[in-house]
Amino acid sequence: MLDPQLLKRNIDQLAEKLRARGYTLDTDYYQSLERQRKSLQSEIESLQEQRNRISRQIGEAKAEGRDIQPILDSVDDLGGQLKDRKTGLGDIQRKLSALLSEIPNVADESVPVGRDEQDNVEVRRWGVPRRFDFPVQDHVALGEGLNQMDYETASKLAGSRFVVMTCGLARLHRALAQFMLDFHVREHGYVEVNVPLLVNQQTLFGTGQLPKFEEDQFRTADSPAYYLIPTAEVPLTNLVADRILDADTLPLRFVAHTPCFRREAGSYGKDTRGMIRQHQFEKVEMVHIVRPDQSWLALDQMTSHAESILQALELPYRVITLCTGDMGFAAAKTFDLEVWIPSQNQYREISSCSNVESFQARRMKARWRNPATGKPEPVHTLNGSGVAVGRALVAVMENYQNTDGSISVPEALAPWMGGLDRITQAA
RNA sequence: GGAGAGAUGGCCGAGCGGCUGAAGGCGCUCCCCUGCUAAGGGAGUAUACGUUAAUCGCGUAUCGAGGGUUCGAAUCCCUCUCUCUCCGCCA
Repeated sequence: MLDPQLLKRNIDQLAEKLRARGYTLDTDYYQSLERQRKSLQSEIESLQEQRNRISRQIGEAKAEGRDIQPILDSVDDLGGQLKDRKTGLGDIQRKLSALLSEIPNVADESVPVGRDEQDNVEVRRWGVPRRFDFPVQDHVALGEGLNQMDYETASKLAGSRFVVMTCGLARLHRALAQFMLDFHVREHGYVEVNVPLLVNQQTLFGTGQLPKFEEDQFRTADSPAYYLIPTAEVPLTNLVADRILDADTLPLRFVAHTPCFRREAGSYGKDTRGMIRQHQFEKVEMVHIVRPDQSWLALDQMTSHAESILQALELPYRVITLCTGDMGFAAAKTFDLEVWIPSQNQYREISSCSNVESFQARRMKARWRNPATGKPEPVHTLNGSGVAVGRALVAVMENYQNTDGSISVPEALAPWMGGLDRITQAA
């Protein structure tokens, strides 16, 4: 949710900025709604003032034992009028909030203007992609060759975009997740959190997945419905919903390892092979809740925290800044980490770190008490993957593959591998 | 799944149709006293919106959510959600 002041004061400038994100703000519609809202609301308030005054008089008259009938007669049809106006106002407000809740965040000044992923800007690279002196296999071939990755059985159990892993690969997958989680807790001071994987509608509204991205979510048939979380960002960020935080409790840094569930509607043809894009995947997620003046610093820190995972795993990657057209709904600025995938001969997204500023905080009423003003103000929230576990597995498998189809285990994972340092068919 | 109890401000907790935005306490802020890692006295201390250049002030709303009764609802009625207790079931 944008700061309402932006809409009230500089709507044309705002519309201009939103256009860079591919969103067209209907300023005439908004302003006409806002005018109607204002006039109805002040009408209602003055009717209520009348009603309150008269009711107070009745109360006093009764207390003094006077006859209240003359006052009652003067009430007229206040109630009816009020009801009528309130119905009208309700309609307007529903339209207004429907409009407001679908407006994306405004991109930060530093975000490159662009249309799609073509216009993203590379910031830096780390590591040098390994040269293979044998034909590389992709993770699907490797996994199936090892007999530890089974897409056929998964599709029988569930459908497309699922996988069954066994033995060493299943263990490697688990080791990756535990390594990341422990690393962020130990090295970066995050608070480990275990969260609900099913959340309610309001929680998804708070982080911005609803109402606009309903079709991307898995939803149960219960009433009210539960939604499967598309990312732990949702429950982690909403930990502070409806709260007024003391200044000295900030910053908060949360990390969680959870499965994530996505319908992947609208990406039917994309990445249909393998583990890159699944309906269910695991991710270690970082969330920062910070004072507004700290959020840009926090974005750099969070990005470096994600990078440190790839560095520890010695996986080559690059950092890019998403352009205005490629950013998510809630983000003011996003750095993507892309890891080298040898079989595709390119870098692929493995983490996305965003400063959301006050956009989510406003939706979920997450505030802090600013000592300078003494007033509650929206906090800033950030989220980032630290990192996607499934894609990390893909990256490790492909980058650490050997000529015989076995996979060496990165040293950093040793503590979680129970002595297994090479995944082979026999494993 | 069955039976019962409850949901009030940063927290605890009264109120159960009318000057109640809400007693009292705790916490916090400021002042005084005291002169020392303590205690006492006084004042203040919700949020949103509107009005305003802004503050003060004024108006409106908010006592889990939504609806209803009434001139008037934190208080009465209905629906829902959540929490707690007991029973059942269960990882």
